[in-house]
Amino acid sequence: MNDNAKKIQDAELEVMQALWKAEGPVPLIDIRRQLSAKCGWEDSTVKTLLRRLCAKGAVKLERRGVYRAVVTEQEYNQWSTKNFLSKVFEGSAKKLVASLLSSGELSEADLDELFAMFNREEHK
Amino acid sequence: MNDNAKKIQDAELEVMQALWKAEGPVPLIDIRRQLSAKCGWEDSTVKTLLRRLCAKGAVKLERRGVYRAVVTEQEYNQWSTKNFLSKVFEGSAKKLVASLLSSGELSEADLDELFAMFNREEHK
DNA sequence: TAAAAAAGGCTACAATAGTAAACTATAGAG
DNA sequence: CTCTATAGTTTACTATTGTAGCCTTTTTTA
Repeated sequence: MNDNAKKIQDAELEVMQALWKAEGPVPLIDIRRQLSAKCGWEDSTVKTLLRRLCAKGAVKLERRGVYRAVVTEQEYNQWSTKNFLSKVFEGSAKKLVASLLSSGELSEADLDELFAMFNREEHK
Repeated sequence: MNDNAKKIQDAELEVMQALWKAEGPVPLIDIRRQLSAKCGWEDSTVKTLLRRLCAKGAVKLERRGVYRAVVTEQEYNQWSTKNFLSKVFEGSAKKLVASLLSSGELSEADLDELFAMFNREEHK
């Protein structure tokens, strides 16, 4: 999967997130229901988005009426984070986190937890 | 300044960043030089972007040939971070940071520093 | 003061994105 | 075997974005 598969637009991202929620392939009808409820989208809107996602290789038609995400959530999240960082914080994750702290978006408790988590990972 | 002023596109962001680099108002000619060098943009491209930024209230014409950022860098960074978080990490800064840690984008050293920084802020 | 440089304003144009209708094919229900 | 729901395909339309040209006005400078 090339980088292009990750240039996912906002509306397309909703579709991806619907696919990621289930672990396996997802029937179109479920995607339609979900997005109709969540975004108020018409059937055809969802189908257009799926087509575009297939075209860019982010999604695959598993079999008639059933779609599967090719790009994983983690892959996408990491890629888009990197992208965001390079645009807004000179590519520096540290600057981002400093900003989160100073804006109060991230609390001391969060930081503690993350610290603990990190240490657990390290020594496992 | 309304929220709309912060819906700044990628190309426009380059202009904002040029404005933010100087603390005060910036002569157009400097912006043009900078962006011609950095992005290879024509004069008219820069002028179009400035016009659009003025239209959305993110920039103001200080006086003929001199522009000033209305939206501050910090404001924009925090707003766009929030925006990004809500799209990608369910609005959770903690999830973002956990992802940064697990992808290695953020190191233990970074975390230590941030921790120290935070504590300094707290007790100051 | 005439020419050149810079600024401002208007127009343009292709690509992308959001949103969807309409038509066609197909498979499952009765 | 025929309807009908669901899926797939094609086409469309508007707004936005990236990128820029051109014309007019103003300022600077030789």
